Amino acid sequence: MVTKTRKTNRKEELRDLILDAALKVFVEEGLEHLSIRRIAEIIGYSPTTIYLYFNDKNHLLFELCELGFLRMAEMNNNLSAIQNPLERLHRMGENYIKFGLEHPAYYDLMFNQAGPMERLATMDNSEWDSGDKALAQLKEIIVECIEQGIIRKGDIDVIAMAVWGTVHGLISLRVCKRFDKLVDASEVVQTMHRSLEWLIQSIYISEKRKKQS
Amino acid sequence: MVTKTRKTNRKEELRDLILDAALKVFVEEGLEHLSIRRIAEIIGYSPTTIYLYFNDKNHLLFELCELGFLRMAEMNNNLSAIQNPLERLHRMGENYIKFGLEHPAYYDLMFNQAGPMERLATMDNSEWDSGDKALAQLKEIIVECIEQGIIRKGDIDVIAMAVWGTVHGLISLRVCKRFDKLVDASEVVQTMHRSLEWLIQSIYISEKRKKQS
DNA sequence: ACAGAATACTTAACAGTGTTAAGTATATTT
DNA sequence: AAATATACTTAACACTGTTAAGTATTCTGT
Repeated sequence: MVTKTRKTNRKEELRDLILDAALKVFVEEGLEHLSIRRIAEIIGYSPTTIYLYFNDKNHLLFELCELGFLRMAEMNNNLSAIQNPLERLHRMGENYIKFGLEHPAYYDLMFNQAGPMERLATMDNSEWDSGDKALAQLKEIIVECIEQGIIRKGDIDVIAMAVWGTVHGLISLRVCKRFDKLVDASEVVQTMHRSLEWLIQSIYISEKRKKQS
Repeated sequence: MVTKTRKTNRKEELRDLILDAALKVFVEEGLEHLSIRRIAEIIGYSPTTIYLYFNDKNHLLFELCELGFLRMAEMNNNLSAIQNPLERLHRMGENYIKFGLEHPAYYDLMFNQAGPMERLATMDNSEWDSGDKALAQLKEIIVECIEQGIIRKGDIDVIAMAVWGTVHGLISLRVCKRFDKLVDASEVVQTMHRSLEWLIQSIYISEKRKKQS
């Protein structure tokens, strides 16, 4: 039993070593340089060894994705301290933007690249835990906003998708470099933040407005 | 002179043939199957011939992008008939969504893939005409909305980025299959439309509300 | 009409990719 | 000591984008 556990640990160790190396490559050199052979070179093993720990490259990419979602969730630890749910929604969006700007390679992998989702499609179990969790947290905040009459009543799924869409759209366009030739480079980040602010203000029902209606 | 023109036309003809073949492949078989060799096979020329008409694959992808923007612009022909600028904005968003759903491969190339923008980065001339045009049209409509007091006053760039972000975000998440395991497949498209509708209603200042303030 | 040059295209190769079947030591079990 | 399981490697397949060099064919100027 002891030996078995020890062995299992060793296996896990090499698995983590692979993920660490993969992380290092795609963060420092970009996703286009993340190859099985490059990882093998770094960890000092043969390329085929990696296939003893991951079914294929998509499997590896998916696991990297999961690590990304963990890091992203960590950023949202500062949310619970915020009383006002709309402010909390705002901060959550800010966190999202911050994550995208600080970890563009992670973001690309988590929301744009096809690989990780192709892996997910082959697993028939068949949920996407990380995504589900993040979306659930978003919906929770929106429900609170509606219950407190801070935003208009409406279908939670619809509002959640709209809010997620907005924030994701901003970061995605940035990460995929679609703003580069359209918006002044020195202003693009600030404009992103102000766009989110504009959305939050647009959905806000002020006390004054509430009394009037 | 005549012969020269004729020759030029021939050159253009093969260039178009390449683009047609490329289009066919990436629409029917997906972007991952769009290789120089596959195109060459279809048009019956050697792979290297393609490099006589395009600098590299990114150049080709960029030209495909441009075709996509042309098709997208065509969809917006129905906008001029709409009087109310907010309704026009709504319809523009709907057109955007429709395009994304009908031509996911095009959309992916135009807004997600790195290749086309890498090509653009090498050209130092240094504008992105298609993107500029589309964004300008969006801003125009928003200006009209503000002038007519239909939406809150605000920085045009900020509002344009927010609106573009929302619509793009929705389609991007769909095209990149991030909704697949989170939202019921039978409802995802309808929810996208309702999310856009929700945004439009959220930014709308009704006559009643205007009189009250 | 003929030499030279330009045009349009091809062949062969390089360096890289993900992936798999088969083989090899080493360590464990019987 | 023989059999077996573990952990890893070698070699290869079928792809990818890309380039240097070569080959017909056609056009041009004398």
